[in-house]
Amino acid sequence: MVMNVNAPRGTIDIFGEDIKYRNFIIDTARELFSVFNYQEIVTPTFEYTEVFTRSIGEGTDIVQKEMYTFEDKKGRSLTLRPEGTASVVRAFVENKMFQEHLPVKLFYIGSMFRYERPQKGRMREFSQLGVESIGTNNPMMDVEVIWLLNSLFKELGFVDLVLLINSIGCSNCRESFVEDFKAFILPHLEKLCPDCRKRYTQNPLRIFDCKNRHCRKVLEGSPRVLSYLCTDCREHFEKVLGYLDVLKIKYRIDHSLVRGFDYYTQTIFEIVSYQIESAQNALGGGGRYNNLVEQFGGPSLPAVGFAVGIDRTLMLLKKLCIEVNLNENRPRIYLIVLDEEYSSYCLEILQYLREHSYTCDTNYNAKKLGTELKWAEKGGYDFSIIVGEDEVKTHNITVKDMKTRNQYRIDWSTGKKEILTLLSRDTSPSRR
RNA sequence: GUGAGAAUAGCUCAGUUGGAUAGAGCGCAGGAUUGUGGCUCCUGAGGCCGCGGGUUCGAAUCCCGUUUCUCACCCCA
Repeated sequence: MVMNVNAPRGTIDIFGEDIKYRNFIIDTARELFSVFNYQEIVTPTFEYTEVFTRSIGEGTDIVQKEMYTFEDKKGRSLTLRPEGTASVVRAFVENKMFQEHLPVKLFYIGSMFRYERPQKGRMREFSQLGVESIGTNNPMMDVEVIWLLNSLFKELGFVDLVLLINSIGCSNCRESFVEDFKAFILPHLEKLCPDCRKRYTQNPLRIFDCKNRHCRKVLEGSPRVLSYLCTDCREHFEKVLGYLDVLKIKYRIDHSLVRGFDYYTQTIFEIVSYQIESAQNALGGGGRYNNLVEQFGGPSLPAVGFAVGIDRTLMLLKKLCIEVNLNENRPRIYLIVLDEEYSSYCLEILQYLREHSYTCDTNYNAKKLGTELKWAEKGGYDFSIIVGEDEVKTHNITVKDMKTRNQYRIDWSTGKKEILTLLSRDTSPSRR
């Protein structure tokens, strides 16, 4: 019985060229996180459902309709993580990391899951990498996190990204803003779209996100969150902007920037590309969340972090044809054996080369020399080694430089070391 | 969850008003060239025409259902 199945809706297989881009993104991020002194943390792929409903917010779309929630065999409600922050904070509290020197700076890389209608750049399983810095309210830390996000994309080779930033204040200033904002909207309520009318009672701030023309029109004269910030929040935001200026990081204040999780306070930001022609143009985003640690039963500790969509970043890298430097400048060697009879000899040679960490392969299906050289050419090998009747008889090997087409004869029993110097003489930039 | 479009070879796509043995380019494999690679030429393999049903003498083509993808909305990475 043949099984004819595809990957589930909204999931993909990543291989070939894509895996190189993906590793490039992840390797670059790991390197940079290390430079900024962040430590990696791996948390479970699923958590008790409560971890997400309480932190992200009961009223948010993610919790309402996008979570992969299931019961295990003992009837416990579990959920595949839709984002990384909640898990990291849970782990931070559970492992009592608040007793360590603060702030604790963590990063993570992994799959997230959201039950959504798939589109380009939006899948049901997708990868994120992110950082969380827990334990300081210093605006310098907001800036460090933004700086890190900015450096990551710079390091990856992007030049035309836009950093959007806003502050939604603490719960106090937000409360008085929401009060005035609702009072302002009330007379226009009839003109808003049905979604926004629902938002009016459930999550009024999200009205700012609406792309409906009529709603935008109403918003034109609306009060802005920024002018409602309390003294502390305003000073905090001003310092953040000031420090960004010091680092010469360009930003754009976006009054309508609102994010989809309830736990954010004060600074929020997003990094977007206008070169992505779909609606999914946000490559990364984050913000400060000063109440979340306490909500998870830890001490009242402020925190800030961001998350980056690996798949979207990969898409844009490919679209912009950004060259990725993949650390592949070691010479690659293709061993051509002209008859299966010579397999033992072939194994000896492979063993020697691999013990010396050369990337090498051989033709497991013996074909004609011309065909094999053609493949070595196409496969991007720097050297071929030819083993045929002549070589076996004299216990020699023939090394061929694919670029210069020069050939060298090496006596394998007495002079195998010669091959190492020969290979290191390669024209490629790196030397061993 | 709402609305629209698409699905033909490994990839990119032709396929007319329903009348074929379903095609091309690229890629893959073999040969021209018995142990020497970029070009050229020749040859070959590879298709439940997404899946299921219906209309019809006859369906890749028309109709219905379904799955997946794409786009917009919603939301987000």
